[in-house]
Amino acid sequence: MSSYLNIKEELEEMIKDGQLKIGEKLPSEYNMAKFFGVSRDTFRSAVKLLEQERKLLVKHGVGTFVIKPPSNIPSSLEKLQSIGDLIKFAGLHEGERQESISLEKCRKDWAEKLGISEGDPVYLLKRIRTADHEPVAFSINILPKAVVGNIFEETQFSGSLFRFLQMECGISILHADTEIVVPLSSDENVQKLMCTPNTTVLLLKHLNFNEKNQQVMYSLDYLRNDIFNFWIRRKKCSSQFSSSPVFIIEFFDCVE
Amino acid sequence: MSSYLNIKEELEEMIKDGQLKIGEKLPSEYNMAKFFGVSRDTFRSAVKLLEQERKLLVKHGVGTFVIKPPSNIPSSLEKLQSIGDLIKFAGLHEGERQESISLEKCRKDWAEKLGISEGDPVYLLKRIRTADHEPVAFSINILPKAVVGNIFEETQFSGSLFRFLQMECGISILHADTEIVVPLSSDENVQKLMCTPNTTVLLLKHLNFNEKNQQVMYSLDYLRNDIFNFWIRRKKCSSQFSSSPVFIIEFFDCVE
DNA sequence: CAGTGGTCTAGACCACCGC
DNA sequence: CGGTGGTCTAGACCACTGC
Repeated sequence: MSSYLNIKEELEEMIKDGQLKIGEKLPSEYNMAKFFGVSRDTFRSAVKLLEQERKLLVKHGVGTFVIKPPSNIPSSLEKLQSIGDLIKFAGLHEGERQESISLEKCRKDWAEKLGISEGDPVYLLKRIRTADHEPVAFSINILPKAVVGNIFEETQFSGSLFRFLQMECGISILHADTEIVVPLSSDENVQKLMCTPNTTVLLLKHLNFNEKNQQVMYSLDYLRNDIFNFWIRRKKCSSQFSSSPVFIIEFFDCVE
Repeated sequence: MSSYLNIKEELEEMIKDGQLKIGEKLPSEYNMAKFFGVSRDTFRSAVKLLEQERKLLVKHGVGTFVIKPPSNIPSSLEKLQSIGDLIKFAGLHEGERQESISLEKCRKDWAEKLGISEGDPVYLLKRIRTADHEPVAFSINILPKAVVGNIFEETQFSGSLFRFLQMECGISILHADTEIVVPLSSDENVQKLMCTPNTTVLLLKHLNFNEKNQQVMYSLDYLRNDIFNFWIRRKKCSSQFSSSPVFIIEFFDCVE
């Protein structure tokens, strides 16, 4: 393991142990590097990581300080993870699922997201997840046949979809753009989850991309908000201005 | 401006111009550095930024490739921004607001979030935002008096709250942990925004932190989902495993 | 002004990949 | 094996901060 990662972990340990206390100023980078027996740059690489995690605060011309680390928020939404993970995180046991797979013609709105044509063949995977014999989530995954081939006819799908796509198709999903929507209670998919009068449902519409930023799957997740909590860590944009006014225009075109 | 930032922008220009095409492999880092007249490390700094923005894909032992840049998603939620910005982004003109400021005793649930005691004095700032003469957002900001002092009695508040806190109190809010909630339609604050039968409302509960990760404000934002769109870019967690505790030897004896 | 972090360099060696 | 990116070094100079 690389030296700067070791140093990062050592620093984290020292903060946890109390060897480095919150609010304390670290010795200068020069001295810290000497202490760890590495170059200043290597030590700085470790600090940079901890700065991004907001465990250290670096002030130019002043010094580097230990700050109270941010609390662990439960299952942050900006981390890409499966519903199965969400269920585990909520402390629930996933029960049996109802699943269906079918080959259908792509609807227009899905096709636009996926960058394919209306009517192109897509696999539709629908699943209802239960926990404690109650439905907690309903999801629809739309996968272009051009992307996954015949895999669903050749191989029995089970388990995690991310894992299945990785193992069987060599597709790794590295990021997704997700729209958060409050569905109307009249939505038929919401009805499937309405268990108590106080049940509320959130809809997440994910457009999933591979490592080359190509669209590989569109998903709709209906999730019970009385079961799951949704968190995001929001950060101030480090004022990176992409000068060009062009983007504002492009932006409104795609809004709707 | 630093050299590596210049090079980053030059690379972006070259991609936009088509000098570098999508899918294309860049010359080696050694040659690129020579081309730009900088050291390899400096060139790499630029590449690292573009890699994080997913405009370049770097493969160890293979090369660096231009990939299709991710689409601009409208106002991503993981970026900390004010409701005023949200309204602007949605292409709306903010109309007049109803505002109220009062000094009250902190409720228990707020106190827990803010790390203060129940009953401690807090300023409550309530605002209804309108656009085209319709209410589009209702927000409550809870600010401990211990944090903001008497500023609300000494100075007339107007405009952006973030800006006001920065200018008048020297408080800069750099990040927030936000819970996304679908409120019950019976919630009185939701009622204030119900304009059409198809109106849906999302509730964002923000706990705002300063640069030292200290809680400085708790906010509730009720936002009409038929007016605003909410997006997140989700990324796969890079699996960082913490391992061997072996090399944690006593550090502090030697440091100074 | 002295001390801190921010940037940059030229060169070295290693780890990984495809042939 | 050769070519690529990943890490590391020792030293240099600059930019910022507080006294």
